[in-house]
Amino acid sequence: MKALKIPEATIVRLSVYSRFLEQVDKKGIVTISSGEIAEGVGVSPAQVRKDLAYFGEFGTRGVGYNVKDLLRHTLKILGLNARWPAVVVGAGNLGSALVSYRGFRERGFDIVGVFDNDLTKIGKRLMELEVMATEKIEQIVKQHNVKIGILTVPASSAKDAANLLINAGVKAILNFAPIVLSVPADVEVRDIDLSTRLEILTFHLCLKEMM
Amino acid sequence: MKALKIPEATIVRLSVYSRFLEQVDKKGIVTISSGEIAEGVGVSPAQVRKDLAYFGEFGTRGVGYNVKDLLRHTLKILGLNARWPAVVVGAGNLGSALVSYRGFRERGFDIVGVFDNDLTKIGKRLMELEVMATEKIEQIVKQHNVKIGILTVPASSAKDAANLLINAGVKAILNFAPIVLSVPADVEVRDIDLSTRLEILTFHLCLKEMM
DNA sequence: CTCACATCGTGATATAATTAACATTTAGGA
DNA sequence: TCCTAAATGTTAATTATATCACGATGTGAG
Repeated sequence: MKALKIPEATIVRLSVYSRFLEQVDKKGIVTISSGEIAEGVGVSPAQVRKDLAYFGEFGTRGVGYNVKDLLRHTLKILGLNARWPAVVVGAGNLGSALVSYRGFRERGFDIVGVFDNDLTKIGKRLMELEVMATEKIEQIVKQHNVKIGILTVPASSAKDAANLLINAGVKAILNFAPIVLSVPADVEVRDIDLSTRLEILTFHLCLKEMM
Repeated sequence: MKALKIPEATIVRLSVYSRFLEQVDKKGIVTISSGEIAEGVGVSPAQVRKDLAYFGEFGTRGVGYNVKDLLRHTLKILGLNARWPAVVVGAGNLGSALVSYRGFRERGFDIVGVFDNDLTKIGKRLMELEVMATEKIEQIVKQHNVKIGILTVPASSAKDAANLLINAGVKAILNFAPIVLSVPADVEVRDIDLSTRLEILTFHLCLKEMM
């Protein structure tokens, strides 16, 4: 396993491959080629092989990949051989939706705490959880050894919320607030900016209109 | 305005710039340099100038950019000089959250319809809207000339839902379902895969653990 | 056993994106 | 008016990513 720098796009595709392999495995298929994976997820066969090559040799020349093996390897690479506890800060519409989002649980993520500092929200039940005051973040994060925080607060309180998470020991933040968080070097942040995603689409719609 | 191929990353950054400029404008600041924008959004000054250069010359050498002017230009480039009607298919937790998401409205997007084929959800009120059967998609899309669809249905029904949207005339889809949609060439799709986003984080958490 | 075929892993090549460097232009003061 | 400082727009260099092409290896038929 080479310790080279791995493109983020490779990680994203690896996640897609692994989910595709889960489907394939469920169908009882034992072996699969890079071409079939490529077909299934909409990339080139060479891309599939290149992505996998960053992490080792998982296939057999002339044959292909063993589905179960490759699935296990991809999950391992992504760190999904264990479950990950996570907390959500911001119990608005989006935060509440994420607490109940089944997709997270299916991929190994367990939401173990939801926080807000809006008094009208504290105490509200979401699934088996109860919304807590943000002062409780530290306690819960330490108790469950949480490394992942999901930020669904308004932009104006995102910086504060992020600091609470980081001080409590969180090392990775999924940020839905449309602002740039500045965090220590040992904390990973990825943004999901919903409006920006739509704006990519409007940009392309306009481009086409002009032609 | 050069008709060159523009990197998607440039569009994403343009969206970020424009939101940053809104803040700056609100503070009453009249002029800004590429360096200050860069500082504010966490990229390099050269990157800011390069991104803008794809679309024209908006600054004055030795001076910088007029904030209001540049804001107007960036919004125009993204197609945000007009409002965009959009529909949401899938009235589960995520879909419901997006209907009420204020960030969309603030950036010019109006949700004009929410659909589901779950009878227990049809008729439910979300904001000023009422969840409708998916058979109504075509009617609403045509009535409001909707070009943008947001897909928040489970993976298993995503393909069907996408087809309903496309047949009704939608040309751009924001897909939250964790599957690869295959669509006609004149339809733009962008995926937001929430689990994948978390998996990027777990990958990096594991990487660090190893070192 | 050998051959034809399928398919991987990878080094070489091509393409794309970012960063750096700089010539050019403007503002403002002596 | 001329000089300095600031900051753009743009070309060139660098770095990163994706594609291609092919040698290597395993399978199965004859």
